[in-house]
Amino acid sequence: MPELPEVEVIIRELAPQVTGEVITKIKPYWHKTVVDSGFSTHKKQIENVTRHGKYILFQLNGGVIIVHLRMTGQLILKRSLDSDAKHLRACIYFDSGNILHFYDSRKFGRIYLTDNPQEVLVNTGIDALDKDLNSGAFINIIQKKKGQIKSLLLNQKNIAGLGNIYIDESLFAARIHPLTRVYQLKYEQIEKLYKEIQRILRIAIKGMGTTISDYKTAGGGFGGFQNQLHVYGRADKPCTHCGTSIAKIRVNNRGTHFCPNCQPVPKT
DNA sequence: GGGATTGTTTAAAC
DNA sequence: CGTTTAAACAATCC
Repeated sequence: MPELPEVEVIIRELAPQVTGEVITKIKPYWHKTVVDSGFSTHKKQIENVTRHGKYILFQLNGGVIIVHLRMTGQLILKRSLDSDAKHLRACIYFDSGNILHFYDSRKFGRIYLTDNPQEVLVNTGIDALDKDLNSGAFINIIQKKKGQIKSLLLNQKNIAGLGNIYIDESLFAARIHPLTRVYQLKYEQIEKLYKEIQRILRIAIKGMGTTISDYKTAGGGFGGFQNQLHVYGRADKPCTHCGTSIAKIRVNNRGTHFCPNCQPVPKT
C-alpha cells in the first residue's frame, strides 16, 4: 500500500531515468485506468518528476501526467514491453525505447492527463514533508479540528501523504491512542506527534518503503520498512515496548493497531 | 465464497 | 452551515 515514503522512493528512482524523455504514446489496457481530459501527450517531453502527497506528477512541456497508485499500483520502467504481464493496465512509451509500465491488480489506480493539475489535487492539503510544515504549522492545522486524531491524519485535505500504516506507527511512537480527540491532546503531545511523523517518514524512505503485498520500487525492488513496524499488522503480538498484546480496532472503517498500555484510552 | 484490504468521494448526521 | 461521521465504491486475492 503505497503511502508517502513509497511514492518518494519511486520518484527518486524514476526521475533521473525519465527526465528529458519524449513520449511517443500512452497505451491503456484497462478502460478506467487512464483519465484523459482531452490533451495529447504525443512528443511531449518530461521536464521533471515530483510528488505531492501520494500523487506522482510528471511535468511536461505543456500539461502534466499525474499518477495515483491507490492500493496496488506499481510503476516500473523497463527496456522493452512486458507483453504478457499480469495486471498490466497501461504503458507510457518513450522515444528512447524504454517503456514505463503501470501494473495494478485491483484496478483502483489512475493516470490523469491534464493541463491543470489543480483539478486533480483539489482535495489535497500541504505535503507531510513540505518544509513549510514546521511544528507550529502542523499544530495550527490539527488544533483547528475537533475529530479523532487518526481520522484527521487520514484526511488528505489536512495533511497529504499519510496513510494507514504510517499513521498507526506514528501514533504508537507518540504514545497517543488513535481515538483521542484533538481537544484532549496537550500542546506537547501534538508537538511530539509532529516529530514522530517526520522521523518515521524519513526512516521509511531510507528503508525504501514498506512492502506488505504489492509495493515495489520503480526498479522492481522491495521495501525494507516492514521489518521495522511496531504495531501495523501485529495484532495480538506483544508490544515491542512493554509486551502487552497489540489491539486491533476499526477507525473510519480502517484496521487500526495500537498498544492498549502504551497508548492509553483518552480521558473523556 | 465470504471476508479483508485502503484511499478518496459522496451522503448523511450532527 | 460548517464540521464530522458513516457509507459507498473501486476490484481482487486467498
